[in-house]
Amino acid sequence: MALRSVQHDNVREHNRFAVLETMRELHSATRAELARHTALSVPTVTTIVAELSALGVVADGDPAPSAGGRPARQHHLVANARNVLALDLSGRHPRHGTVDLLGSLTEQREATEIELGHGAQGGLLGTLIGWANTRIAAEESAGNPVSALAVAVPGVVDPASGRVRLAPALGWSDEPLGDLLRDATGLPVMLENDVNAVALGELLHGAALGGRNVLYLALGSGVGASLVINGELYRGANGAAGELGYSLLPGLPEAGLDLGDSGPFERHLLGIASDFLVNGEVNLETPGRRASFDQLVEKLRLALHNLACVLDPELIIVAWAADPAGLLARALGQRWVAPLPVNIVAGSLGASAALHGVGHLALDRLTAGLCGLETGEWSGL
Amino acid sequence: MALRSVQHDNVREHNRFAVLETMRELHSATRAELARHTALSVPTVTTIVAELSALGVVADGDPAPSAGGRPARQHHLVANARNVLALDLSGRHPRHGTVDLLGSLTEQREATEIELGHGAQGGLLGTLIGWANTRIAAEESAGNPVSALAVAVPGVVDPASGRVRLAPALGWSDEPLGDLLRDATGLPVMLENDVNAVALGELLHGAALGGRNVLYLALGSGVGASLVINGELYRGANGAAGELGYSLLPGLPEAGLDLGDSGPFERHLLGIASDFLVNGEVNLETPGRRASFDQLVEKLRLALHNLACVLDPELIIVAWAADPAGLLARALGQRWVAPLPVNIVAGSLGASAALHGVGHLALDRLTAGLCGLETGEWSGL
DNA sequence: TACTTTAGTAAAAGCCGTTTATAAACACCG
DNA sequence: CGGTGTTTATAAACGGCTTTTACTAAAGTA
Repeated sequence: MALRSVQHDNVREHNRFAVLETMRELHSATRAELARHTALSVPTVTTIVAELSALGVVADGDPAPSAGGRPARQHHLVANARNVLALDLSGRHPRHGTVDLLGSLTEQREATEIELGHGAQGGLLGTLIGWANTRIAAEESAGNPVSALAVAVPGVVDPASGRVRLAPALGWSDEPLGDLLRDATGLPVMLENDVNAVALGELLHGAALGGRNVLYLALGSGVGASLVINGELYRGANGAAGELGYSLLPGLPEAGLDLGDSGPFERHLLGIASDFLVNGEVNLETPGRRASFDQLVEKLRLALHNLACVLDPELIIVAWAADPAGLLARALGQRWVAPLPVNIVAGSLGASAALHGVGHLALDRLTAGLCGLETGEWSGL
Repeated sequence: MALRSVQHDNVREHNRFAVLETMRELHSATRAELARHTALSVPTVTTIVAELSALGVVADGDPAPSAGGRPARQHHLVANARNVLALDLSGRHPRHGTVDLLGSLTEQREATEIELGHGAQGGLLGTLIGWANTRIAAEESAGNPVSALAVAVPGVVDPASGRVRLAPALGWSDEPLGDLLRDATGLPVMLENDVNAVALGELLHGAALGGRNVLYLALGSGVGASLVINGELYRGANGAAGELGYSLLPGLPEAGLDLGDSGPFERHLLGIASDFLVNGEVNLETPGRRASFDQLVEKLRLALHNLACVLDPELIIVAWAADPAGLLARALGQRWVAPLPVNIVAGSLGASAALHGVGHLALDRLTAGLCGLETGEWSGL
């Protein structure tokens, strides 16, 4: 395997990226500050800032207050110079939003039936493409150029190839969604599994802010997990990491172990949960419901305990839309017995987490590309 | 967090490292070949090879056969120009070996009582230091300069600080073993957990050769696991990843969940295994023993299944010295039911695996240091 | 022996980042 | 209000690294 060497181009690109990332951190910075943070010299920062300004990505702000001498010019990223259109196909209605250069999510809402144009020819894929193009046009006319697409898909996804391996909820199997969208929109496309996207959202803006090793548990219409390892999403050898729903327990029937089925553990848990879900929300107002809740806690406690022993995460996030109060996370935390301390918290982001996460994934590649670090023509690769 | 920028020093160091790694891959290479593999130009490779030669790390070999023109000089690493003394404290008797620049393990055997000088003052630590110095002197006088120490420790280790957090088998808790050895020998020291070291050994030279996502299960006097994630050892938030022995099963007593105890699952498994271990080897010659073996397989199958669902490894290695025939791995493979394919194999390296693994860990830092990439004065950091 | 091919080397050129010097813009102080 | 000191900004010189180019060396081939 050819080991990557460093040529001169790479140096500039790398340093451009360092400056850009630092600006994203500091929001607004003088060149002296950028130089300090990147360990570059001021003249170098000057030329890099000039390059980024030429791209329209950076602009000058108000002069900084003088610190006893000539006041410094401040520079900041132009938030909407580039945007990512993020789509989330996991809910009953698809959602969309835009992530700007600063990583903040603006304008996120569900698609209306009209926008989707249900019943149009082309099936779901055709609908999706039409919707995406509509949204792109809308953003552009609002002055927000869209430079990339990001899609959270409920299923097994291979982000490298841009293929959806299996998404039963959408009726897809081995669909080259990334290439289709790229060809239809002319934009690079990033795909990611929806649970992974939510976990990433929590990592970047939510409960797991800045975490290095996080186990994210998602309850909802299914049971899934995501792993953040060394600060990065872990996808597994087959891109199917986190399929907690296929776990087995002694005595549990070992049926439904094919991808696409809902797994045995998932069915088991959802069955228990159905005892105390009233109108889609956790309701513990009767002793019977409370007993079922305790049973669910106990099953999850064991499963998470066993995972935590092997994974040694610093944080476990439990996200369940039906449990906005975070009862489950609290109950798990109270009963936790383990050789090592683990923080257990409820998910903090609502329906926008997936958009956040997948949008960021695309944004990272977008900014890398801006700096000249070649990222391939993604979806695929 | 200051993003690392690239200055010019880094370029040369990085490229030196690229050339060195390429030479380790190719064993013997012309400068043209090195240039191709590293994407550097021939003149650059020339100067780098000259630098490495000056360090004594690289030497000229036989000229390559002519390919129609002037024959090229070949260059190769001088295997014993630098060596790592690897120590393995996990067995009843400590073992040692040396890993040379090419990564091959030479001369590995157990320490004799005489070498250890049991009964000498200073306890285990003093014995260890004396032994290490004896071995270093022996290697040096044999013409193998020792440039670093690597120690596989049965316990929880923090390689970054060089401290042994907890090693019940050796009676240590929070022992600054790395610093002690470094001060006593004047050499940089690398520590690693023994199971991690074995897993790494399998990854580099054994069953997991080149694996990216591997789950390594070690049975022996205890039950432990190691994870290789994205081609690298994963240590967890507290450096305690892989503590499979603390797993819980429904009905299993939840005692012994403190670090230092042998965990509930570990005790459970070892209890079952004791039914069919004869003279420390798996023996299935009676129906009763076979039934116990099946029971063990079943317990492990569920535990590994649940881990595999979440981790999605490509390979699971089952290593058990008492089972040289690999019966356990085969039985697990036969009964495996899972949504995704996993390869289950027996460990292929014997007692030398830990030396291999931990030696390589030190070797990697050693070569990086040779190239000028500052690695800190390890143990710690 | 003459020609071709591949390897090695030396010099020139190009890129980058840093250092140094100088100019510009402001605060503070008398 | 003008001088002094401080900080920023810019331009020029410098040094490190790699590549390109040209040339020489050493083999094979006809």
